[in-house]
Amino acid sequence: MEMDVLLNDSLISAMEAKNPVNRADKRVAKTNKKLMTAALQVFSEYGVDAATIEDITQRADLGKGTFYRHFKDKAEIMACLVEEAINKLTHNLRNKNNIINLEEMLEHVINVHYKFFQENADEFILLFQGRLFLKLDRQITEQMEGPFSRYLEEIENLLLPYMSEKRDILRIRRLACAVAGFVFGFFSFAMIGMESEEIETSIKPLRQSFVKSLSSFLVQ
Amino acid sequence: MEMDVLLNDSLISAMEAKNPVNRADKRVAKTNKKLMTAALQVFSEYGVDAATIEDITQRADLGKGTFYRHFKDKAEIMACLVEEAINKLTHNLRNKNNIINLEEMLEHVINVHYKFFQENADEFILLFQGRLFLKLDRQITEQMEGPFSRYLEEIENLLLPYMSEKRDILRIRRLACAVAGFVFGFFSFAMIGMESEEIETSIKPLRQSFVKSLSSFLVQ
DNA sequence: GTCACAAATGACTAAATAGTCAATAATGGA
DNA sequence: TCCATTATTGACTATTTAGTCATTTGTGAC
Repeated sequence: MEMDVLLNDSLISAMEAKNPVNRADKRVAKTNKKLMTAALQVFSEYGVDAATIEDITQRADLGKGTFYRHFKDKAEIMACLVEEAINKLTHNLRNKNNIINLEEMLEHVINVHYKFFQENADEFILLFQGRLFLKLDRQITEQMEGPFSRYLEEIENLLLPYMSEKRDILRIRRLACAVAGFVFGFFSFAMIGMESEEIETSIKPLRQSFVKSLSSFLVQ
Repeated sequence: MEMDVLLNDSLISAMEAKNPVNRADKRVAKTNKKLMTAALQVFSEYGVDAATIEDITQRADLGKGTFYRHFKDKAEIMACLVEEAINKLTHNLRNKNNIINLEEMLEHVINVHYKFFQENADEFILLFQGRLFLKLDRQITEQMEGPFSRYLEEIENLLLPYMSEKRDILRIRRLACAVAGFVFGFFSFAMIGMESEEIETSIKPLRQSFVKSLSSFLVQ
């Protein structure tokens, strides 16, 4: 007999155990999804700090109390959203084929980021805010560092097979930082300086030269 | 006879007119400086949204009412801080010599950013937050767009003399976005993935290859 | 030293927001 | 259909924070 456990937790348990979902479970899952979707929008529009719980529940067309049945507080739903976004990204990163060398892999990595953020601007803004949160708010460091570390490791693992014999982990980490930094930074600034079509045309040659310089840096 | 004008405004007027500063003026300037310094720290530590006016005045060891004598609200002091940081950056960008070609200018631009943010981590975080603010909060768009547009134009003007005969403004803007994005993004992600010494050693070769690819992209 | 004026103060009010909980609605087994 | 269980609700209280203003403090002209 469990009492007062967050619905979000039991939802995850149900998923993991692959329990057959009845109508009640579906209702919980639907409410959970509504809150997540609303929170993503609201965080992206107002900023995580500025957004209130009522902003989220009103956007989700739910009562305020419902939020607290699913999530402990704002930081928890933020952590869930970051987790989800990172999972999508890493899933796309793994979905690759016909990659024969480092340059192609680098292009793949950059392309995945480009397409993902092109189609999911909210997630882009969310992750960027999350990155900063890491430095800003020590309280949620533990919750945030996990997904982001996994993210960097994912990139590292993709690049490792194409490296020279002596596998310098430090060098790969630098590369992962540079790739992620390039994509995030480029998009961030492109948003103020460029129109949407311009980004499309300018990312291609820039990506190519960036890939070339990175791979040459890697081979020494 | 002026009444109820913000001290910050009259302070600027005094500066512009090069009025001789008496002890009273010095007190006002000192208080203003204390507030700015405190706000920069607090914004960087807690984030702009999360920081309260009392966080700032307590850090500055001043009464709460004093803040409102100097600034209208949080957005105004934020705008002042962004203005100041951008001014420092553009000043450093202009302070150059013996630059003979595009590659050297690109290295100069990246180096200036690197050194500035190395020594002013608070400003780095502030500007990054400011960049996001632009997308997040439509209300202060006017206040923010000014300094950031000036910043991009500054980079453009530095690069223009070294471009090929047909001066494609669109191409330079892309370049400016890429440079700024690279530096901001690289630093942002380096902060999670690397130790401080690692950044020092890794920025050099990466900067070189980045410069090479950018200049080749520019020449076509 | 006295006085007029401006700056600084922090207790105060008003407003916004977090978080609670008794009441209500939906679900599924008997 | 009825009932036990659990999710949802939104009015409510507690807390936090913005912004005000009468009072105190510092400054400089006389």
